[in-house]
Amino acid sequence: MLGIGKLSAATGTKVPTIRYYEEIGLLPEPERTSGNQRRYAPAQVDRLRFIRHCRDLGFPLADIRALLDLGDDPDRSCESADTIARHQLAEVERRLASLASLRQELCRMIDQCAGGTVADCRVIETLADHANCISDRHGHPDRRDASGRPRAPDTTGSTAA
Amino acid sequence: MLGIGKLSAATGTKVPTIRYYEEIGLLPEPERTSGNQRRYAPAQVDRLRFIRHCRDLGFPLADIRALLDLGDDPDRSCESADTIARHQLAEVERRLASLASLRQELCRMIDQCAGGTVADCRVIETLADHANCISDRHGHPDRRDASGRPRAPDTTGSTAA
DNA sequence: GATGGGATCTCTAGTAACTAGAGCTTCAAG
DNA sequence: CTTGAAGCTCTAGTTACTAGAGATCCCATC
Repeated sequence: MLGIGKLSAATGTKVPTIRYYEEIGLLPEPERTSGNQRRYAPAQVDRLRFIRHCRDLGFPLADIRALLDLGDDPDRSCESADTIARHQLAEVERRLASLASLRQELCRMIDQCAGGTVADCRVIETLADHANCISDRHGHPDRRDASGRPRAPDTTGSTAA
Repeated sequence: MLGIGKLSAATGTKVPTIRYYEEIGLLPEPERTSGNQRRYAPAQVDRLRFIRHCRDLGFPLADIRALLDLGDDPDRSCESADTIARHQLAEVERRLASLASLRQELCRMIDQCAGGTVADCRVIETLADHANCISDRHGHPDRRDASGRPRAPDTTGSTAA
């Protein structure tokens, strides 16, 4: 039986995130101490690790939920799990292709920047004119928002390129 | 002078998105008809195209705002624009590398799925055990949330792999 | 000039997956 | 027994939009 802090440390999940997962029903409500603090059984460590690993792989929580449901019933066919994984793979490949084209365009833009004033800057100019694009639509990497890509530690602090 | 619907059609931007951009100050408040409807000058088409193109390239709105500010002052050095573009490129490359590793792991998982029951399913098992990972952390593609990847049309409808 | 229906208006709320902070209580080490 | 770290709940904010309700407007046709 471990407290939320230990669970957090054991899985690399932030404490508020654990509570959030509980709130949305991904983690079961744990036992509580007489003082109302959460105490987790070791099995919850595995469950949370599973969730985090899936998140690292880019699975949305809805899919993880489906996977967890599957896991609760070991005699079922694993067809669904396979399907989910294949979808995720397709998604990843789509994003890879899209990013590759973005990379090309960004490189081209940067290469052409002579470093003068904004008036002659190729970066600005290129961005201003979609007609110059290599691909006309950049492939629309994904449509699921606010996620879809592996979540991250938030320690970077960068404004993000 | 065109209405919001025409601007929408001319730029491939949804109408509510245009209003949203106005709300957050990316687009200036346009003139209005006596009946309170927005009428846009042709210059706004270009500005909105610029914004959309940047979004397609994965730039967050904050960066686009910076770029637009630069563009408003053509005599300034384009150093900042260059820096922003380089950051964005670095970001894209980081995500590319990360996705490549995800792809590998997903492929491996799927290849090993023999199609039996969940109990023997390699997909479930692999997901359950982070220790089997190829990379231990999958590279943490990015930390800026709820965006950071090119937005998309939302027409896919897929639950997203 | 009337009319009708598509386009627009504002406003609120919802999405995904968290994160941050306030203000208070509990636990455990010394 | 004290004290400070860790935990509690609750609200609100983040990003970039999207959806819907209910009212109004514009313009093309008759």
